[in-house]
Amino acid sequence: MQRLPEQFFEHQTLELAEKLLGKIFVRRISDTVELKGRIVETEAYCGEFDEACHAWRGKTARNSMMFNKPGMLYVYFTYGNHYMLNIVSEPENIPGAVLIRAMEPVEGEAFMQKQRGTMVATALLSGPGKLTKAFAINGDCNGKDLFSSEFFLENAPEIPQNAIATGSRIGITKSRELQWRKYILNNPHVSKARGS
DNA sequence: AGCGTGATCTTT
DNA sequence: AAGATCACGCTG
Repeated sequence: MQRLPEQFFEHQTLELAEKLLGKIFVRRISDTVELKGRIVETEAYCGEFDEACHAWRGKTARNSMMFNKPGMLYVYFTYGNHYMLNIVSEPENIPGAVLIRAMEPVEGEAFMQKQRGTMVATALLSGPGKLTKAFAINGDCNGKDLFSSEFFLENAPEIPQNAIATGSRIGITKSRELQWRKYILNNPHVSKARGS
C-alpha cells in the first residue's frame, strides 16, 4: 500500500480537508500492534481571518506547530480531558491545520476497544476526543510528522464529490458561518452534532 | 440538559 | 492574580 508523500499535504487547508477523506491514518504502536483508521470527517482551521482558528491572533506557545511544515501533527489538550489531533497544512510560517474529527476502524480494533472501554464499533473513533484516546495519542505526539515508521497515511481511492457533505464546524462559537466541515455522507462513524 | 476538568488566553 | 473560555464526552 502506497504511503502519501509530503507533496500530498501541500494544498490549501480547505482543499486538504476534502482530500484527506477516505485516506488511512496509521500508527504503529509496537512491532506487533498497528492501528489503522479511515478518515471520514475533517474540519479546516486556517489563518488570521478565521476567528475560530487558534492562530488567528498570531503565534503562541500552544499554536506554534500550526506554523510548521505541512504533514506534521498538531496535538493539543482541551476541556481538561481531551487531546485533539490535527494535520498541519499551508507552507511554513503560514498557520493552518485540519482537525481529524472521526475515523472508521480498519485495523487494531482490540487495542482501540481497550483504550475506549467499549466494544461498539461506531463508538470507537466517532469524535475527535474519542479517536485520540483510541490511538493513544497525547501531547507527546505534538510535532511528530506523517513520514516516519510510527505515523503515516496510506493512500486510498478519492471520495467522489457527490459523497462528500459540507457544513459548519462543530463546537465553536466564532466564525460559525464558514462551511469548513467535511464528512462522508451516510457514514455511521461520523460524529454526532453536539446536543443531538 | 448538565457537569467535570485543567491548560491557555484575556483582562485587571 | 483572577476570571473566562474551550475544535469534548459522559451521564441522566
